Parts: sequence; structure tokens; C-alpha cells
Amino acid sequence: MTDHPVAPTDPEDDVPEQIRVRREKRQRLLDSGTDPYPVRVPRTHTIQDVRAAHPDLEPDTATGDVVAIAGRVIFVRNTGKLCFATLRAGDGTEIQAMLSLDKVGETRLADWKSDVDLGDHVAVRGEVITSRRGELSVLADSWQMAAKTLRPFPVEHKPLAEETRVRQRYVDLVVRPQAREVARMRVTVVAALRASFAQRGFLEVETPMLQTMHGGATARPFVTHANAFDLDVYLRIAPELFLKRCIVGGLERVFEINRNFRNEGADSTHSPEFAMLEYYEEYSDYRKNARMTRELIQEATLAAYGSLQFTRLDGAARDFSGEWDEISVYPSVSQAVGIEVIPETPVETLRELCEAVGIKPETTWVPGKYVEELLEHHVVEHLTRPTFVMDYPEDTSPLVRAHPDMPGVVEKWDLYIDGTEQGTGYSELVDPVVQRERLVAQSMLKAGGDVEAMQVDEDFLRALEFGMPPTGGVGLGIDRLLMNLTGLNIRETILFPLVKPE
RNA sequence: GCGCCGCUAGCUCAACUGGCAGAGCAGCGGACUCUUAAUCCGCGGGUUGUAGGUUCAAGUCCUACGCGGCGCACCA
Repeated sequence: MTDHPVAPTDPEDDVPEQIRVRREKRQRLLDSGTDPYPVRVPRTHTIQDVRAAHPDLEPDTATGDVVAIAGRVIFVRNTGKLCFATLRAGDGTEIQAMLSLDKVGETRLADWKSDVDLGDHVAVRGEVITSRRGELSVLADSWQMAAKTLRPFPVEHKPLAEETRVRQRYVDLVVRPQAREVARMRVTVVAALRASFAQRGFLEVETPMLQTMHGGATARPFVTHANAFDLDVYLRIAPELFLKRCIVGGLERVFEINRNFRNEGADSTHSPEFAMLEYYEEYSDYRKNARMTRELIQEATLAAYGSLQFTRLDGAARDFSGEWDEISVYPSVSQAVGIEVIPETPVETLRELCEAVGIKPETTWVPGKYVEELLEHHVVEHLTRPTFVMDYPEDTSPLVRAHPDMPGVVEKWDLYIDGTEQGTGYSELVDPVVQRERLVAQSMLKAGGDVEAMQVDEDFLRALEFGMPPTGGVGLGIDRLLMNLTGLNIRETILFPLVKPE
């Protein structure tokens, strides 16, 4: 640690009352010879075990089963000689603990009332019973503090402020069922994707996060410095160029699920670090790709909801079943603007069409950029059902193979769900000479001040010169997929999104 | 980056045109052997995001800054 020494502060100074009280309880436990944070406590069953073993008991039943459980106290009802507490396990499973004067004795009952706060982890040993009201309970004959909580928990029944949810996700996860649900769904979805790839014979590879050139996408990178090499390096904006090197090397079918970093705006649909799935398959193309992407998302949806017709966590119903719609860029735009737009449409016309609907063109725009803007404005936001938008302009897609029958168009699709881009796929450009021309054109844009333009990656071009087979590739946003499955903000799908320090 | 809105007790929120800063839950003390957003009685808890300014008087008005939300721009 190289921080400046901080003046020691008295921890009792300036501490909210409730924290002070809990610290005093902790100290009292220590003073009486009780460890408030024991290394281990007896536990024979999880709360889930006990629930599963006794699914439907009649009220006022004594089972004779003695168990030792542990959980977080989330609710207490202390009466004179019989105390109740609700214990919660990490997945939200709850069970009631009952402590009676008869069973635990006067001293331990008094200890319970004075030492245990909401939020504490406690271990309880006793018989599994149901209360007279039918609540499944452990009737304690002994109990022990498992971990003392020093901060008061928020009120469970009022929603936490969004900022607190994000900054203190650990609290959010304890308090809010949907937070737990989203966290677990994300794991389920990623596991399902990996299973789908395993089934199809894909290799999961790990390519560099620290790169000496940033490529594979148009985006502004984060820059850092590698001391050992005295070298500026970039956090990757995409794994694409390395995954293609894998294809050149004969790995045939590869995928990677990992983080990308883009030094750009953050809002409800964009995070500076976000999880991306990319996969490449030799002798595939953008049509085969689209089919497989649909299958991947459908398999992940089945894993998450058990059905392709599902109700999102925000309450909206969605249907991902069957074949998905396909539309084509130029015909869709033509229909929307009322005149035929083709790759040869003059820039002046495109500019007028943009300005007519309030889109402000920039001087760096290539013709295809106008078309994409028109597409976004007129078409995309109306695409609720999953839809593949096919055949993009060539000049905005420097890594994509030209369409054999449509000059100025490339074999590329974007997949839209609920008006947001979920992924992209294309028939990869494998001609090293054409690829070099495209990258040089990009580097000219960069020299002209476009901070997002690509660099000429000579090693990548060398790889292509060794021969890359016809290949189809896809990039799919993992956070976006979770957003589309849940209907939630990107910050709700990421456990710990970047926030400014308090 | 620009614009608008917000920041009050541990949590969620009140406080009119500037006039004694409050509630519910949580906390503390007491009562209660079947409660489950327990109930009943009593009591504490605040540098109103930070720093300035106006005013007899500022949570409230003004300025700057911090953090957040929304919209726009950029992007997936």
C-alpha cells in the first residue's frame, strides 16, 4: 500500500446510533467469551434440505427429526417466553426458528433477545415441527451466533433506491428476490450457451484482453500501460481478430464468452465493460449463422424459462418460438422513406432524407452510414419480435465479405429484439488484399480524427495471407440477451456495474 | 459532453408562498408461550450531499462543486 497514512479515527466517533449499538453487542459477546464470528457452527442440513424433506406437514406436527441449520435472520417476533424468527438462505428459501423458554432456558432466551439483530447469521439446532398456524419451523434446543451483522438492513417492504441497489448489491441480493433471480438467470443462460456450443463441437478459447492494437469493432478503447514492456496497450473492444486467427490455424469452430471494454457513453443499455459472445465456424456463412444464433438464443431461453413463450421479469409476454422474421436493409429503408434507396443512391439524396426526419449528418459519414441512420430511425424501433435485418452497406462493414449478387452490399445481419441490437453476424471477409484495403481506408478515417476507426493490424493481415477458409462469425451481447429475457436495465443484469465512487 | 430533475434519521419518504425538521419501518427500555410486514406502553435518533452567498430567519432562494436519475449526442 502506498497510500498516505490516514490519521487514526476513533471508530466510536460519529457513528450512527444503530451501528454503535451493534458494535456494543459484538463486544459484549466477545467479553462473555462468545466468538461473534466462529470458524464453524454445527450444521447438519441446509434450510432447503429441511423444506424439501417436509413438504406438507399438518399444523402442530412434531416430526421427531432433529436438525442443525443456519441462516440469516430476516424477521423476528420476540414475545415473552416464545420467540419466532424467520431465517433465510442465500437462494431466498426461508424457515422459521422457534425459541421457547422450556427448550433453551431463561439465560439463552434472554441472550437471544438482546444479542440477535435483523441480518445476523445464526445457527439453530432442534426438532423440525410445524407451528399451530402450520409454519414449518425448527424448535430450538440450542442456538449460536454464526456471524454478527454490524449494519442495519433496509426495510424489506419498501423498494431500495436504484442507486443503493447498484452500489450495495450484496444488500440488494439479500433483500430483493428479483435481484437473486436475475443473478441466477445469468448463470443459467451462460451455462446453456456453453452447453449448446459443446454439443456442436465448438472449442471455447481465451484470447487477449490486453492488446497492442485495438480491432474487430469500431469503438473508442481504454488505454493502459504495460510496465514490463514499457508499452501502451488497449483493453480489447472485441475478440474478433484473434478468433479469426484461430480459424486460420485450423481450430475450425471456436467461441469465446468474455468481457469487452469500450470507452464510450454509459446509459440504460450500455456499460463500459460488457460481456460478449463471439463465435466463428469455418465453412459457415451468414445464413447458417443466423439459424444457429436463433437456436442458441432459443436454447438459452428454454433454460431460463422452460418455454419459448415466456413472461419477462418486468411482466411483459414474449414469444421467441419458431422461425424468426428476416428483412433486408435497403428495401426496408426504401419502403419507409417512400423512394427507392440503393447502394448507388447519391449522398445528397441520403442527406436530405436524414435531415427531413431530424437526423443531423456529420462530415465523417460515409454513404452507408446515412442508410443505417435511416434504418434505425424508421425501422428498427418497431421490431419487437426477434428479427434479422440482412444485407448491410459495404462501406460501414470493413470486416465483412461482399454480397456476390448485390454490389455495395455485404453478407451481414443484425439481430434486433425489442428494438435493440442483440447481435450481429456475417460471412467473414477472408481475402487478405481486400481486407488490407478496407483497413487502410479505416486508418485514413482515424488520421482524419475518427477516434473509433480501426487500425491496420499487420499481424492479422499476415494471418489472412496464410489462408483463412470461408467462415461465418457472430457476436452476441450477453448483457443484452439478459435484458431481452428479463426486460430490465443493463445495470440490473450486471452484478457490479461501474459506478463513480461515493 | 449538453439540458432537466433529485440528494432530509439505518431504510423508504413528508415538511404550503422562506418561519420550532416529522412519519412508518428499524433501534433502545418495558409487557406478552403460536407469532409471521406480530401487538401494546414509553424513549432516543439529524452539520437536510459539500462549500460559499442573500436574509431578522434557509431543507426551502442564489452560485459553484460532488453523486445519482431521465432526455439528447456517441455506441452494442
